[in-house]
Amino acid sequence: MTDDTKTNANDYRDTLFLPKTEFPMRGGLPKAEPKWIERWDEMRLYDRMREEAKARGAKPFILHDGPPYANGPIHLGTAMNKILKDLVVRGHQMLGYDASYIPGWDCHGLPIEWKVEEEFRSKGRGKDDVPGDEFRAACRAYAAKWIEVQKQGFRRCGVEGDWDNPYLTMNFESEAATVREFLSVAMSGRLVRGSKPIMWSPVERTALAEAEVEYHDRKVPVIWVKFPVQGEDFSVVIWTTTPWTIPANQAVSFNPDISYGLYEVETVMSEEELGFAPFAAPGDKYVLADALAEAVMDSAKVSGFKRVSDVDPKGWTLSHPLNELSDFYKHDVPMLAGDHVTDDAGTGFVHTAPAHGEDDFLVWIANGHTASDIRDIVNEDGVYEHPELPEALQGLDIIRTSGKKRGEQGKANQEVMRLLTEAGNLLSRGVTVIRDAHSWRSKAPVIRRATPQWFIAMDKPGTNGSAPLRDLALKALEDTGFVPPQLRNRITSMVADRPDWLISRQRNWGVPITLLVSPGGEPHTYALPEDKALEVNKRILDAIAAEGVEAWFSAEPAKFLDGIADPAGWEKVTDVLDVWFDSGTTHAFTLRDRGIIDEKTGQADVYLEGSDQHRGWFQSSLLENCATRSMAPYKQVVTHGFIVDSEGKKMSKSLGNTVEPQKVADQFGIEILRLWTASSDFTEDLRISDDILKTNAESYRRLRNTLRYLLGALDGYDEAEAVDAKDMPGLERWVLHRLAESDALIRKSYAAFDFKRVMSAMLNFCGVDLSAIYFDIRKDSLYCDAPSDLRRRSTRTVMALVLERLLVWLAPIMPFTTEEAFLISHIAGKADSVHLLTFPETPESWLDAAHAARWEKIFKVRRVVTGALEVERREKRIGASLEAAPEVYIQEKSLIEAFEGESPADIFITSGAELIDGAGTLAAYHLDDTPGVAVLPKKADGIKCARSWKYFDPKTADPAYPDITPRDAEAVREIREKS
RNA sequence: GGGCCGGUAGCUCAGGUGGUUAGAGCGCACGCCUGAUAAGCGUGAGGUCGAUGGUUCAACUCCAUCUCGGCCCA
Repeated sequence: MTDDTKTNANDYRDTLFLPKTEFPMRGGLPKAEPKWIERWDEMRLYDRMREEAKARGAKPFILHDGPPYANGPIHLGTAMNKILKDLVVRGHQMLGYDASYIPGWDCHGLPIEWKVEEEFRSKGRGKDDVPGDEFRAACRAYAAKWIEVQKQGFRRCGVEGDWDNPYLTMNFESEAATVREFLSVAMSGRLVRGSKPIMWSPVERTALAEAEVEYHDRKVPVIWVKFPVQGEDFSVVIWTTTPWTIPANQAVSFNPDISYGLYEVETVMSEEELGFAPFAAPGDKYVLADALAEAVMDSAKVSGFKRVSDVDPKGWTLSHPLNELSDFYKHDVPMLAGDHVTDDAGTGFVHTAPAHGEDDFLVWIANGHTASDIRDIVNEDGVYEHPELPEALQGLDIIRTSGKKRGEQGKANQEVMRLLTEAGNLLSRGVTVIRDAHSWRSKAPVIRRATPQWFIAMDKPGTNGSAPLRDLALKALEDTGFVPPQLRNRITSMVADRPDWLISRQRNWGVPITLLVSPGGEPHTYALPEDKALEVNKRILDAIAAEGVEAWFSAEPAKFLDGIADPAGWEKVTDVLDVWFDSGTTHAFTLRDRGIIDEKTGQADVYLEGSDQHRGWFQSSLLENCATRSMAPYKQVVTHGFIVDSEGKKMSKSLGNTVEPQKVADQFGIEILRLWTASSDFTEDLRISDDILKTNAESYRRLRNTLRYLLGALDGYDEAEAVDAKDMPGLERWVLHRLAESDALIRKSYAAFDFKRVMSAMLNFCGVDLSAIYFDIRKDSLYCDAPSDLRRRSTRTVMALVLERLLVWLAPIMPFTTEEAFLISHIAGKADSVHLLTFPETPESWLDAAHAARWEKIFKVRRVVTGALEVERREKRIGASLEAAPEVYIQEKSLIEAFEGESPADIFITSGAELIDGAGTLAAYHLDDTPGVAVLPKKADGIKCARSWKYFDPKTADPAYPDITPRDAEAVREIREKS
């Protein structure tokens, strides 16, 4: 009980309304976040969101998840990717959609197979000792292990989704659906079998796709080789960095646009000068590109030579340089014209081994030869193997495939060079460094090797008369929306230029290519009449549905052909599908088979991935759905950049500039990472560093404190207290205007995936409009006015409306903190979780541009006043602004009128203020950018109110409360009467 | 080497179709408050808009070249 007779200042403290809340100033995020996730689990939040959205008839919004590869823990890039998706999904949920999200994983493929092989090897079992089914089971277990790890990591990031029912490309239903989709492509007639030189890794004994190789510098031999021109006394000279391909040579290419000359060697450098004997001899005659003749002669240690005549290589026939050594090389070597030949390096002639080079293959075919003419002398281990090959070459390896020197060059190159020397056709040799393809797993060099493979043709029309896949895909891209828009170019040009899609892999861990090849070498989908082929397909699908893909691997062709065709001579394809085909099919088994979108015509609203996926998932999904349904599987493609350090350099373990998500979670809390994700421009590269994270922690503090202040100010708030907007003071109506303005901006920004705009709008709104202006001004009313006072009730009403909106506007970005605040807020009763709410209606009537313009004028004057008070402070004449009662001289009429009905002292947070129409004295304070306003800062007269700390004239005091202002006396009366 | 994209204050971002002293928030410096207190408020200092050249009366905004960085490819 207080003693009324005392006038001690502290006495009024308990008559003040000070902010009171359990919401701590500091979030303690690292510890709190996992608890919130548990809570959401327990309440089945994701299911509740679906149920409630459906109950209110919400339109679906589908972001289809691109699957990460299940072979390691998550890193910052994958975390950011998932958080971004979560922002999109949560944002649209808040906008009122039924925004479901099914996360997925990519499970098949080489990297996992490689790891599992390693595991077997460490137990002393080589790849040929492990049965296929056991091997695949081990791969399955390996993927499952990492899926669990990654799932926990993503969940820790606050990503909401159907974590109990994710899609996995290795699920039996997914595998069955992938087979179904593949057979559908096969039936469309776009499938072709070809023998093409493709990238082949001898170490892994597999074909590799572009996405599976990386380019590194490598030291390689370089040789200049003479090909004798038949019927002449001179040779054409070629240059190559792959001596091992010489035994497979079948032609030499030239370019008709290059000028060639016949050159004769006159003198060569001596053995004494060189330390070895040059291969060239005086009198030798070579044909060379004129632009390169000197360089070639240099390499050949020729010290003097002359140009004999112009020549035209067209129509010549050459002999193989090993012609003398074996019957295998007695064949003619034709000259082929090709524009891949240039005269800026080499000799102007290109040795052509169609089995071992893309260009070689193309020029070979273009000159009327066929794929069956191609000499294939290298087996899957990268070893020479051919019955007619000279004994010296049999069994030599190109790349070492095992042991310590794995990946280094094998014996083939040396032996070829030796044989060329023996044959007298090696002109020169050396060593150079080239950038060449290496397997991304083993890091060993890859070779190009012709192998029978399956392709999806880009330019072949479908059997049902549909357009070629390339045309369908390009058309589909035109119909697709792109964020950012300029990236449409990128995927379009990639699709326009890409070669046929190589989909076969000679591996174990994958979805089988379920084709039966007829005795005539055709897949059953073409070899059989359509109805019979469909019957076979049905048997295949039924078997896989019943027993999984093992049903294919273990079956004999008869199982599928009996009664339809004579199984004799038919072969089962044992290759598996490229993993990109699997992932390109995710829309089918995740969205279509689950009934989320229409089987035939449905599209996901958004695919969102990093820019690398223009070549990857965006494209594989596009091609797959165009081949099967003639349209893109998505309406919009959203692309994000990559994470780089504070200098803009990419992250790498060797540079030591990586940031681990777990470390961020432990040190700052994942919400800080979410704040960072939201405030960055994700369409470009995203910079991160410790300092950048600290900056975001500061932003978090500001947002959290704003929520905290609102919660404190609204302690005990009741709807009954609420005041109608039209009855509120001008300042409150200005806040409502800002609220309505923000509402439009926030909705628009979330809809456009522009989270950084949400962030900057929120930070500005909280930091400036609320904290620096509104809260600061209304502190006095909030703390000191009587509970029944209209101004105070208006303040609390507005604060309640502000809090209600801030919580949901921020919820997608800060799901933890907003939930924490929501549950102790005045609207906690509205739902069990803030995430079950949507953005509330914000009356357009709150928008009042004229009113806002008026308040801009008031704030303009306010800035001059605060400036003037700052000078007083510096001069030590005042401390708190309440010690002042300025005279404000205003010449511009509209500025004075803006204050009509308002209390300038309240707005300036001074004990008094007088607005005077006039110029003021020269001594008055003014700002250059606000002419016509001058402030004479006067000290407030009177005594300091013991309650509100405002200075006032004691003569005006209520006799019962002489030490406080009449306003405070009234408030104290009301409070004490009630208690 | 090729294709696409980007380079605005210390940091994160704004800056329709070229046009007055290039903005915000944060950070920083200084000061105030001590009834949002490991908070709050105020004032201030920071950028010739990656570089160079050009078009124009006028360019951060258009063009060219270069440079740095990213993704993809060779």
